[in-house]
Amino acid sequence: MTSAQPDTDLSDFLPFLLFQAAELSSRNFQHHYQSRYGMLRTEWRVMFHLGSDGSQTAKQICNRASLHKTKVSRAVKALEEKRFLFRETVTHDRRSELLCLTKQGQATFAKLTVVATEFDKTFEQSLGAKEHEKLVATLQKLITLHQGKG
Amino acid sequence: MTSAQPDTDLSDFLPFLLFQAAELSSRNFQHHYQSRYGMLRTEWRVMFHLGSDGSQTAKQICNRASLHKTKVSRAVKALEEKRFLFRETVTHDRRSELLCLTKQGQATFAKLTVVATEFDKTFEQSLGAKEHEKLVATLQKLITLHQGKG
DNA sequence: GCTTAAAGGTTACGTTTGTAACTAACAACG
DNA sequence: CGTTGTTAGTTACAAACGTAACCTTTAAGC
Repeated sequence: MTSAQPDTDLSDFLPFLLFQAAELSSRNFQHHYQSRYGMLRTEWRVMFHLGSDGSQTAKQICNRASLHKTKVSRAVKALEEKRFLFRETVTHDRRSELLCLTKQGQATFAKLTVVATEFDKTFEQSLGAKEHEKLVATLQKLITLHQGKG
Repeated sequence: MTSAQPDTDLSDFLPFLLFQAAELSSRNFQHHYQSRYGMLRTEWRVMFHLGSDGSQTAKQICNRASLHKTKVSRAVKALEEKRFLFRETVTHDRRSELLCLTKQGQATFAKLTVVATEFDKTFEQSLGAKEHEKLVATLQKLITLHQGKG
């Protein structure tokens, strides 16, 4: 621990902490959409964005969720086959289509939202409301800042 | 937005925020180990843990990094082929081997540590030292709490 | 209008991943 | 000891992924 070598203690290297936290929380939640609805992680995320932000194009989902377009493309296809969403042609630009949840998709989203909210509350309980809120704010800030660099 | 339906606004659903932040930071850093050393993400993470926590078994890395054992197994094999690590038989239990960085592995780790530290500093700068510190602490807390449930 | 460039998506292909089944070494218990 | 169960790690196989090439539609330049 000489002072010349500024003791680069990276045991708390942020990308790893983020990955680990993301991975653990994700794994602890996935059975909810996987076992009951046979959905994959990306499918759940796409459905989530459609459910909470409303109908939108694949491109918009890519941007908002930081997901690769091929990943989204395949998830959309899968959700379509499961009758959770349908495509609506946008008149002014026929390259992209508006993705909309079906009745069934909306119902499933609603159910999963309930479970997700409960799940989210466990974080709030273990961290405390204040720290939880702070974490959310910090993450949003971080995401906004790093969004453009991709 | 009736009050009966408690407006489950999940636009800040924690698992997604974590994933997104993890994904963005990870993507912004990966070219450092990928282009220069041909390392994959998991390989970098394994090397990182060996470098910062010292020689250890695959199992220990799995636990500490929340990585699946097959993923670690393959990363170790790849790092071994690249002469970044070697295995040392532990006398009292021949099921597991101690994984150790080679000279070359240590050198590479040292170089990457410098870059990683710089990278980490960009977070500190954009968030501010205090918020950055708080974030790290919160994430560590979160990880500890959810570790057992896997 | 015609050519060229770019954007939204999809698909083909090779790589990476997870699940499950496996080997090998150890531990417990009779 | 010998059987049974468990743990560390590897491997086979199928599923999921990213890169790059592709189609289609729109926009830009002339």
